[in-house]
Amino acid sequence: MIELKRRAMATDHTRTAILSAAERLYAERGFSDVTLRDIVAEANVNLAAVNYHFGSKDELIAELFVTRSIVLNHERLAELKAAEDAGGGRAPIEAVMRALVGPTLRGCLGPEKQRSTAARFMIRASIEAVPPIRKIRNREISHLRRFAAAMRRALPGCADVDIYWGLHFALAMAHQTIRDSERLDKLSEGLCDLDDVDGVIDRVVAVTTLALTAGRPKTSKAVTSRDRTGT
Amino acid sequence: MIELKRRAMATDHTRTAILSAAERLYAERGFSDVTLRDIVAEANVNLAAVNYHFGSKDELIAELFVTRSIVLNHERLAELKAAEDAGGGRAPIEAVMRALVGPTLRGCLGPEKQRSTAARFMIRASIEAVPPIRKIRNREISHLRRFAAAMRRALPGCADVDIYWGLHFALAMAHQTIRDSERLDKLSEGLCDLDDVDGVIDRVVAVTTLALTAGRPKTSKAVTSRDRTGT
DNA sequence: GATAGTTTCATACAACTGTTTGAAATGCAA
DNA sequence: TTGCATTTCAAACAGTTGTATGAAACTATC
Repeated sequence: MIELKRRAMATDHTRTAILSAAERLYAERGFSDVTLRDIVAEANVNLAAVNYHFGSKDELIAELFVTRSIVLNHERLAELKAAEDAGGGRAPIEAVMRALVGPTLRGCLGPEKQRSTAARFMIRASIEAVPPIRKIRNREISHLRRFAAAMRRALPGCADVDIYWGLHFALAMAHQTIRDSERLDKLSEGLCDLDDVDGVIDRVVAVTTLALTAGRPKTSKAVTSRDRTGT
Repeated sequence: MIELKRRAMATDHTRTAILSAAERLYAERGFSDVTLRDIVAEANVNLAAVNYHFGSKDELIAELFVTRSIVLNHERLAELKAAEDAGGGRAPIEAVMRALVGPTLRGCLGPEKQRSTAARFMIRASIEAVPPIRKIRNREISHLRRFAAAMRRALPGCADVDIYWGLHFALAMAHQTIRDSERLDKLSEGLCDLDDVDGVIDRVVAVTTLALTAGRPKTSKAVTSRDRTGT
């Protein structure tokens, strides 16, 4: 029976072709205007193959999303762990935020040809929030909580409410920069260099860190401002 | 012929009913899963009325979007002008940012019953970016440029590139807070009070202002931090 | 009250969607 | 090769979509 499985998995040409064609098309055009017929055409397989291998369109999307979620979360956590290990169990807030927004930004920005379809697919998923995805997306919360915890460790004196807002804003900036890079490019007439991925990451991290550390004694060097401007 | 027009415009019951039903449904459920049949059912009019009065579904959406764009832009600019008048032609950066993000946030957050369908429709429009809307959306750029100009006046020493990034990040934070308020609520377990609209606005304005003024001499009181953490 | 113009209505249309079907093809063990 | 399970395929299905049609209802002018 091991033999049976191996064969079934080894020559999964059709299954794999569907998955990668679907991911590519969804990443490019979004869920709402990619049909199963588009996908099977791109994958060069028969229309019925989707339902045969995945059961339904929604299950195909779900499988795609679950797979990519796991990968992305692993990337983030690996980067976080590396930073914490380097700091003897406690990573500076900059490194925590970098681990949070870095993987996605690196995957979605930069010169056209080196952008990953995987990352762009994930952005689509979080933009369109189609039903099969919405159902699974709850587990993202517990993943983000691990980052909230790391942020707390980095900023012991920081109130929880500020941690969450900081986390939220960091994702917001990263996210929207990917989503609306075209508008920013037009608005700034090319002044904002969206191909400079590290520069963008630095900016997001800097703003977030600033927001989180302003009005706080802060352990290390860096910011020393006194009061928050609003409120 | 004046009579003709007046009658036609005065008793536009059907046209108006379609517009408001469509706006309500689109705001609630998004463009992709609201059909013309849903709209005419909600409006209690005949299916053919949409094509009769608007020509096509896309033209209906476009008219809705154009109308609301104009209103929103007016609101923002009025708030900006009021602030600039109060400051003798130069509004402080906090006021500029507040005029930018305030109208939308006030329209989309806060207690359920007082949210405006108009604002939520506009958020949907900027999220889903359906074809008829994408075509018109370019004029938004020139509107945003007026805010960039006001920001420049408020922060004379600030580099243009930072202005644009600040503008972009402010919109990103406001936008995403509306889009994903549910996630932030769950993540923070209710700690982040999304019904406190003014509090949210203050936060967005504060973070943006901080990012824009950090590492700058700054004319007035407020922040006196020395260096930016990144880059 | 007849007429001409506007608006409503039920209905049909053609195109497209995801899914199902049953037969053909394929691969592998005996 | 024979037999059996897996996989592919063309075709059809039932449902939904936006749009078009032509007759009916309405409204205001003569």
